[in-house]
Amino acid sequence: MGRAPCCDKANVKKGPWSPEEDAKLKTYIEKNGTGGNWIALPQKIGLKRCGKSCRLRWLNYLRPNIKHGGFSEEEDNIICSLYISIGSRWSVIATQLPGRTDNDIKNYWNTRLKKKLLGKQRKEQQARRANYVKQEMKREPGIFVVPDQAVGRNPYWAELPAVSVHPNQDPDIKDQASIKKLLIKLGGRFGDDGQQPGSNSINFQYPLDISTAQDGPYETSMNMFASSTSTMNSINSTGSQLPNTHYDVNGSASNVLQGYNSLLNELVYGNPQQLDGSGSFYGIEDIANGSTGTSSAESSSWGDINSLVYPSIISNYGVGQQGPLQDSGFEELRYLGSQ
DNA sequence: AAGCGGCACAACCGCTGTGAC
DNA sequence: TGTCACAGCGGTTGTGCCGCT
Repeated sequence: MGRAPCCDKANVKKGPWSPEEDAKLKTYIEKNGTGGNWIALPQKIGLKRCGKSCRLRWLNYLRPNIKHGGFSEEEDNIICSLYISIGSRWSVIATQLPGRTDNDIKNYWNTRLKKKLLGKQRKEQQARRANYVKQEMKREPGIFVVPDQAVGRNPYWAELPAVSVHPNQDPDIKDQASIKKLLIKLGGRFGDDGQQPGSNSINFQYPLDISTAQDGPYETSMNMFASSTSTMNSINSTGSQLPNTHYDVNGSASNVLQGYNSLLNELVYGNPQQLDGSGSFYGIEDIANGSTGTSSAESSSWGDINSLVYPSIISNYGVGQQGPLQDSGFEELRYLGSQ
């Protein structure tokens, strides 16, 4: 037997709220509060609405100090950074934007921000592609073959302001401090206190590059990338699940992975759907592995994220610097990859 | 002026988490 | 420990507006 419905569907009104309904709800809550029971509230005040609907209306619209529209550049940056760091946890993101609701942010992301980033990314693909070819031709004249995907699909997130991919790079987002605080707070979830020995899960600590902070054992972004890809590998070794699924290897890590992967899907591939492991990464993988062979079944899904991450990170480090492959996270990646 | 498509936003739906019993 | 009820969350859908043809 399923759960009883929260309200009598036949006797509740749906659709847009009238000013009268708004006034009733607002007046009552301002006077009496919600009473901790949204289900009973509409009956108390004579509204033919579902309790959930009342709650949503209050939280998203009637509640005091709600801002609508007019997102600033700074807010854009915060949303992008947090989305990349923690995924589509809109309620968490909303806590960092006073006056904004999760619903608002979600809508804003889906309708504008995502497209804004996509537009910018496409422009930059062209420039990056040309530059990449030039550099590679200079390095190894005559033998370099450019896979389209590897060059043209360099992920945009590498350039988002708050998500520094270089450990020493100064984040230039104004609200970095508050994001840091939030993520430290979330660290209780990101930190894997209950991790079982021998588990494949990765100790996923603080997603943003906040390695300069004094009060915690922060991982660098490099480690973050490595950790996420490692986790992917470990997941991949046991199944063919795709991103946006809750892997219970390390619940918090899956949230982060979700952020990366959905963004990678959407920004890098222009594909808001889940990854189709077959073919999508062909070429990227090759350039990262130094291989020209065809993709094997086992390397066609999760493992390929590695390849995706490498080029852009490396490009951010620049030639001649100590590359990310020296990083312990990547050592771990190699280890897991060899399992 | 009408039809159409795209966009933005509000609201709904269904699932999960959590606390009480 | 299992069940139930509710709150909360994120994904999706519905709807009205606006610009273009």
